[in-house]
Order: sequence, then structure tokens, then C-alpha cells
Amino acid sequence: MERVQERIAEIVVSLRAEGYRLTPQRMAILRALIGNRDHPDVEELYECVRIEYPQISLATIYKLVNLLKERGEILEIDLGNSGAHYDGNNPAPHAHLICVECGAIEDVEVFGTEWFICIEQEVAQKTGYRITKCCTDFFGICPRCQQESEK
Amino acid sequence: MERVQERIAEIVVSLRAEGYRLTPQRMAILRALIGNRDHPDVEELYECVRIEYPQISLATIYKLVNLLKERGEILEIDLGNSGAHYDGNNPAPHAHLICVECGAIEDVEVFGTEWFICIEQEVAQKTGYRITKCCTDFFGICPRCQQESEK
DNA sequence: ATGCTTGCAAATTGTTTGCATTTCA
DNA sequence: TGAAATGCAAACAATTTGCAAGCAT
Repeated sequence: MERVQERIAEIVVSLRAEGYRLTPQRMAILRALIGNRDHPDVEELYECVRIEYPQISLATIYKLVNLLKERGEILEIDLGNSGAHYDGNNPAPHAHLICVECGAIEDVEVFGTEWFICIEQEVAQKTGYRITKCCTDFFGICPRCQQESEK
Repeated sequence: MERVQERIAEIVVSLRAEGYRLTPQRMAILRALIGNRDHPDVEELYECVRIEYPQISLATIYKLVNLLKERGEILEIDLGNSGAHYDGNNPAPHAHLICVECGAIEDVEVFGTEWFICIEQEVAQKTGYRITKCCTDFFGICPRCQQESEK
């Protein structure tokens, strides 16, 4: 899991380069955000960071998350109902798979980055749009929830 | 535009079959929802129906829209910030193209329904999920907004 | 006549903002 | 030291809910 440290270091460097400060709270949020495959929402980040910093406020989480989102360091996953989730591990475009039963969110490895670049180019060419982002979400029922409902 | 009447008729039949009632307000909302390529949000539907029914309330719009969404008759398009938009024309899976500058939303014709079925099957096979829905959104800048910012 | 639907207002939920105080660089 | 970040509370926006009265079937 050296990756996690690397990814955090990347973000730290990038923020510092722009004059942003790295407070201990921000470091804790980064740690909660990066390096879990959980795609947490703001509430989960809050609960996680609160263990270390019981004083932390939701506003602080929102502010950092928005900053990182604007800078393209994390991906926002919007499921329509309820709050947004965040993917801090992989800023490259990739699809997500969401279980509508238990709410689990996982990355889809089936299509690589090249695949996204390819379909983005095709759409750009046929529509004249300058494409900046593409998001693909699959909704369904995960194997575990299927088993449970089989009973 | 016979299509529009057809589509409305389809929905009317489907609702009536389940014991739902077709009030004049609901008919007006359906007309506002189906048969414009605008992908309206709730506010736009509200303004539209209000011309005919100045008394109508947002709650009524929300209730019908949720009913139709649950029944798979319309598609919800969630852009993260601000309210959801709806696509009543085409319940089959298809991608959307969103201009981040002017907010326009259009259907992407590049990939057909078969294409979606194909990638859904591939994901299902590789992950064990039972896929129920796939949504693909391309974000970018439309040709018109590109020209405008060129000046 | 029955019970689904309406429309109002109030309640919820998720997120943002203003500001005085603290703190990193 | 000075600008940026924190944390609190209040403000906001989108959506949902409860309920009395109305209306489609």
C-alpha cells in the first residue's frame, strides 16, 4: 500500500505549490479519503476524522473536498438520492458499479483509460463538443445481495 | 410529432392499469415532460404547467415525476449541482451530452441500445452483478459556447 | 362512494456561507 | 506577521411529508 502514501504525497505537493496550507485536519481528511476503496461520502469522512479530531466540522470537510474536486484530484460520484461520494484513489476516468441494495460502490476495471479516451473522441467528433469529462455508472445488485434475496 | 401522443398514451395506459388516476394536472405535466428534447428540471415543468394551472404545486410535480421514475417511464439525469433533469422521450438506455457552460442537455445518438446491452453484459459477466441500469454522461462545451468564448 | 390526488405549509436533507478566532508557513 | 483555515451557526436549495379538502373512477 505504498500507493496510498504516494497519492497523498502527490496531492500535498500540488496543494502546497499553490499556496494552500496542510493543516493536521486536512491531512486526516486526506488519509480518510485516499486509500480506501470505499468511495466514502461526506458523512463517512466526518465520522472517520472525528475519531482523531472530535472538534472538526462538516464545513471543513466540504471545503477541502470541493477544493480537491475543482483541482481534479478526486472524483465526485453522484447517485441522485442522498449525498455525493468521492473517489480519491484514481483521478483517471473510470466507470463505477453501484449496488442499489447495499449501496456499495466499486471501480469497474473492465474498461481502461484508453477506452474512455476513445469514446470521448468519437463523441467529440460527431457532435462538435469539446469533451472535458465522461462518467459512466452501472447500477445493479451485487453478488452478495443477490444471494441474500435468494433465500 | 405523432410520437409524442403515442408516448403519452403509453404512459397513460400503464398508469391506469395499475389503478393510478389521470388528473388534468397530471396530463399537463406529462405533456410538458414528453415531447420536448429539453430535458427539463422540476422548476421548468412547474413554470410550464403553471400557465394552464396556476394553482399547481411543486409537490404535485415531484410526486408524478417520482412515480414515473420508479416505473421506469422516465429517466432522471443528475448533474450533481442543482436539481435533477428528466428525460421522458426515450426510456431506453442512452448517453447524454451536457454543456457545462450553458447547461444544455442532449441525447447522444452515437451509441445505440445494443451497445449498452453489450457493455452491460460484459460488466455483469466480469463482476457477478445483476445490472439494472447504466448511465453515461459526457460533459463538455457545446459548439455554440465554444464560438462565443473564442471572441 | 371510495380512496387516490391535490395543494398548502412545515419538515428534512445535503450543502454553502459569514465571520470571529486560530494557526500554518 | 499575514494570509489562509477552522468551527460554529445561520442561510440555502432541493426534495419530501402530513394532512384536510377535492375529484376521478
